[in-house]
Amino acid sequence: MDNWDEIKTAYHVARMGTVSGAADVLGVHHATVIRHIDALEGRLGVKLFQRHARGYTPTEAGDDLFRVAQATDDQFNQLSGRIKGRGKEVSGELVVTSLVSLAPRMAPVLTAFQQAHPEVIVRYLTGDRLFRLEYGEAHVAVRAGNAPDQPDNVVQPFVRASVGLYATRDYIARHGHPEDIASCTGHRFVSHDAADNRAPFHKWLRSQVREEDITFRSTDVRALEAAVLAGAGIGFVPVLEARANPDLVEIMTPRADWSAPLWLVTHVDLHRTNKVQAFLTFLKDKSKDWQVL
Amino acid sequence: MDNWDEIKTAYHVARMGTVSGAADVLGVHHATVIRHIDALEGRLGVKLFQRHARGYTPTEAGDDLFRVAQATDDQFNQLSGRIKGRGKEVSGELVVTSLVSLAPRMAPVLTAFQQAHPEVIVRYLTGDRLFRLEYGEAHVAVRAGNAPDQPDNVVQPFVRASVGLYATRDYIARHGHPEDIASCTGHRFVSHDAADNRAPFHKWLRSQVREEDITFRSTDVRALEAAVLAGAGIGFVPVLEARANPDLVEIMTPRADWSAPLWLVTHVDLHRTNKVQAFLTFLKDKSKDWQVL
DNA sequence: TTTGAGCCTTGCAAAATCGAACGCAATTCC
DNA sequence: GGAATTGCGTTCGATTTTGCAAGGCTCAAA
Repeated sequence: MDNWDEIKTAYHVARMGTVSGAADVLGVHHATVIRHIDALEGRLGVKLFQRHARGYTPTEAGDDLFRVAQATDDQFNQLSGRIKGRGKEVSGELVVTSLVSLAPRMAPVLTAFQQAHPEVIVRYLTGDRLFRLEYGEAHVAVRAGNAPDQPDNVVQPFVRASVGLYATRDYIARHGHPEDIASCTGHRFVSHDAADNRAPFHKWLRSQVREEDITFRSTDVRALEAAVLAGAGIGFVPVLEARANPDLVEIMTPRADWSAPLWLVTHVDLHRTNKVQAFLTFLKDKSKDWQVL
Repeated sequence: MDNWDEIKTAYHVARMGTVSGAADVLGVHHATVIRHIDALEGRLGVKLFQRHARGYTPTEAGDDLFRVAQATDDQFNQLSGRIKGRGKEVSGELVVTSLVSLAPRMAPVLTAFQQAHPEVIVRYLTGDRLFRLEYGEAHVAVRAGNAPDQPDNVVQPFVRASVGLYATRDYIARHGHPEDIASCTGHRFVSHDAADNRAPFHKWLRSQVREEDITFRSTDVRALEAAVLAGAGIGFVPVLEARANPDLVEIMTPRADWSAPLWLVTHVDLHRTNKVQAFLTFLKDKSKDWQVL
């Protein structure tokens, strides 16, 4: 039973009752139809039709095949409708991935998007490892740093992620407010544990501050932020979040080279679908005021 | 969605995860698999798989197709099993047709056959019109007269249907017992209404008896038999039935040329199936003592 | 970083399939 | 009763599909 097209041919013969009728419906020559039937019967070892001058009458086996094939035809038609409609409607899963640090800003947008499109199930993936668009792990990714240049990815610039150097009022009260970065020796800094972290503000800090002044280190951005908020020292916090927190004091004016560009990335296969386009439009609209610098 | 083989190909790609794996399973070349997928996606206008170096990952549409195609594959496999097994087992319908006059003898045989094969549903068709094997109207036909020579029919000789001339004792008491057919003038005869009836005993009677002596006529064999039994006159009754009825008196010794040969006829497409063969064997066995002359 | 294995793509030749035409049988309509 | 219609079956030439093999790619392990 390893030629589905022959089953389809037999189905139409059973439905029409004649080879010619089936050939017309199928858009092929009636010789082709006969060959398909003969091949199928030969392989099954059972006659599917009784041939007579008025056409083909299904045997019991032919009737059985007819019923199964009719159900199959229905299924395939429904499938076709679903698949063709899938590109047009905004439904199903929407898988978005980004850096963990963007979660506070992404989560409200995703929530609003889900409410705007109740058919959509949102999956927001953040984690240490990079979720890959090529493997279908995500539909949309927010990436930082240099523009990704994967060949199958559609990349467009997003906002710049601006960070500033902050400390709590409590910390300032205990250690004073440094005038500039050069006079920071002896201050306590909060920063990422990995020396090879490629974030531009991290590299800048490493170049300006003594190794031993970085007294709180973690590999988790959220832990670092929490540490700054707890008064552990001076550290980088996204400008937007810092401004919302009156307890934080800006140590120095944010530099342009601290900020890293963010990119919206989609897989080329999915980029044109309405679902992805709808989300990209939505996200760009909601993120208008994210741009700080 | 008009190429079921491409759906089957896509199904195996989704199942295996790689084009090569699917190609192996399908017994075709990698390139063929790729071409099928590309054609299917092109026609649907939607990507079914995301291609990457490690294989093909189904998109949502591909997943949907996979589920539908898997169900289809199951259905087809079950169908194949049923169809291939159908030739071997004795089940389903068994449609038999014969002349009405054979019903008294066929009915018990069919009943016994059904009891021997409880899976079988027996349909016994008798009627004025001939049920045609070519159109799949019956599996087995019992035909009388000259050997049928339809090209697609398998014909084998059956018993001879022997009839005799009988009248009731009551009729004999009233009209006397004619010595031979020549001295029957004035007697009352029961026979078929159609002058062109081709039954040999009917033609013989027409050639021996005056038209006006045939006083009871009908187009229905059962009516004629009932008329003879009711004492309407002298008429032909199957020997077997007449012998079972002590009220009937044989008018003259049955002639050999009254009897017509019966034929067992099956369509060539069905003749080899176990069901038909089982019934033919059964019928021949049960009809051993039908042969009278 | 390099190597190796697996996988997809592409151009060309072979094979299988398909389509057109003709022949034949049965039925229907006039 | 005869012509027209409908429909199946077969053969030969053309088209499509398929297989093959080389080339290039990505990923992962060493």
